[in-house]
Amino acid sequence: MPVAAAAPLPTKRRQASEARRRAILDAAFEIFIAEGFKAARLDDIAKRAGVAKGTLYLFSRDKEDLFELVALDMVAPVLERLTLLAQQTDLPFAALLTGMFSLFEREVLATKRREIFRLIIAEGARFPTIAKFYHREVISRGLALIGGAAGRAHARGEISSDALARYPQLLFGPLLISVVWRSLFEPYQPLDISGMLAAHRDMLLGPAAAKAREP
Amino acid sequence: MPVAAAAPLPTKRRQASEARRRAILDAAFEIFIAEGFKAARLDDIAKRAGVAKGTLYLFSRDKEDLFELVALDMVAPVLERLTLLAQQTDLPFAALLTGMFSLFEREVLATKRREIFRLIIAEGARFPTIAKFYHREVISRGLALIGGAAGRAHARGEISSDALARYPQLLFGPLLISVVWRSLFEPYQPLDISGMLAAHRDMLLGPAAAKAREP
DNA sequence: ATATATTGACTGACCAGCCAGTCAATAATT
DNA sequence: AATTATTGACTGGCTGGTCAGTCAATATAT
Repeated sequence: MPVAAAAPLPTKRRQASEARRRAILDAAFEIFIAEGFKAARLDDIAKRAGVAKGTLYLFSRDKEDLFELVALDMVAPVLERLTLLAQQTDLPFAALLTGMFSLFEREVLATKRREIFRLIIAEGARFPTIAKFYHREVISRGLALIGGAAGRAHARGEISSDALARYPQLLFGPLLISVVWRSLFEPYQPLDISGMLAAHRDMLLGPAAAKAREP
Repeated sequence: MPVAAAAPLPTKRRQASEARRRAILDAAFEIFIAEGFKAARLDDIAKRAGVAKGTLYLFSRDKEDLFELVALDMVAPVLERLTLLAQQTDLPFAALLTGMFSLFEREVLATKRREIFRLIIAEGARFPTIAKFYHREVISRGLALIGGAAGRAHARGEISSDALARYPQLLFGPLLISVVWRSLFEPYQPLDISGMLAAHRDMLLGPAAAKAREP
């Protein structure tokens, strides 16, 4: 009995097609980031992807559809990691924070992926589909993860306040700040983002925990 | 010698012109907010302002110039208030926070002005002029105000941590969050913004101050 | 040889900016 | 005070360029 008979083996064509798909998504991401939705030109995306304009229409219905594909494609890896983190329900709260911040710094802030949030904020109002998707798949998951963990940590006495359990959004403020700062204000006033995130972490954990950081 | 010969008194013409200027700026704000820079049509702006398209060019050099005028015009009143707050250097820190948050809730979050930040984030990367202006006139002032006050409060023992003095950006995270939430995610998950800001304030002041809130 | 994937010139809608013309408000003249 | 001349703010139809989307022709794989 063949192991994977259902899925047809990749032929030369399929492989080439998949490569083109990636090239197109990457190119589209770059151009959308640089120009915004309306100002982005499909000619430029095609050129950058090394493909004719018509080819774009083999992968997406129209410009809007392409935009959604890009926005959705780019969070996939982060989503995966976030899910893994969420499964570790009995992690000490301090460790969870550290893990999350470091995931953020490595996988979002240090990569071009950091621009996604800017893009969502910029275009989200005009793309309810995207806003809704991001809320459902990323935002609400992140909030639930933090809110739940903070609640448990508060019950165990790890943290003194229940503010984070009630308003998990408070945790994400500085993350948003750091993304925006990088893109807009860094040139005029540099910001030690790692330092800021560490300070934020200490503040969330409360004074006691902050002292414990350096034994 | 005539007292004010240099400045010609406002005639009917000048008054009408000033009224049109306001109408144009307001209309442009609405359209830019709703559509973004590139997608906004000057025809629509003119129509909404009750003015012919050509008239727009009496007040601005081109579309880009108009955008800058709008972005700059809309913060003016907030800037003024912020300056007033900054002059009260010996306010207790808790009072400063309360004042600032309430200014934010009343003058930004509750008005259409709240959309400015979204606009800046959306278009700022393509309008260095705007990003620079906002950094110089709003961001850096707000940060200096908070950073300085937090440093003094820490020295006086009002707050236990010096994190806010070092990273005043931490204060603005939740403000940014609240603006974005309103515009993008409110429909899918309501958020008690006042509650969140109060919790944030307590967290910044530390546990002792939080208890003192209700005597 | 057939089927499928890719191309890129072309079309038509769209829109920023232009500019020749209009007319109410003011100034000059009688 | 009444009449005429001048100004310049305002108008809106037009133009030239731009660009999303199409499709007949071509290239490539099976």
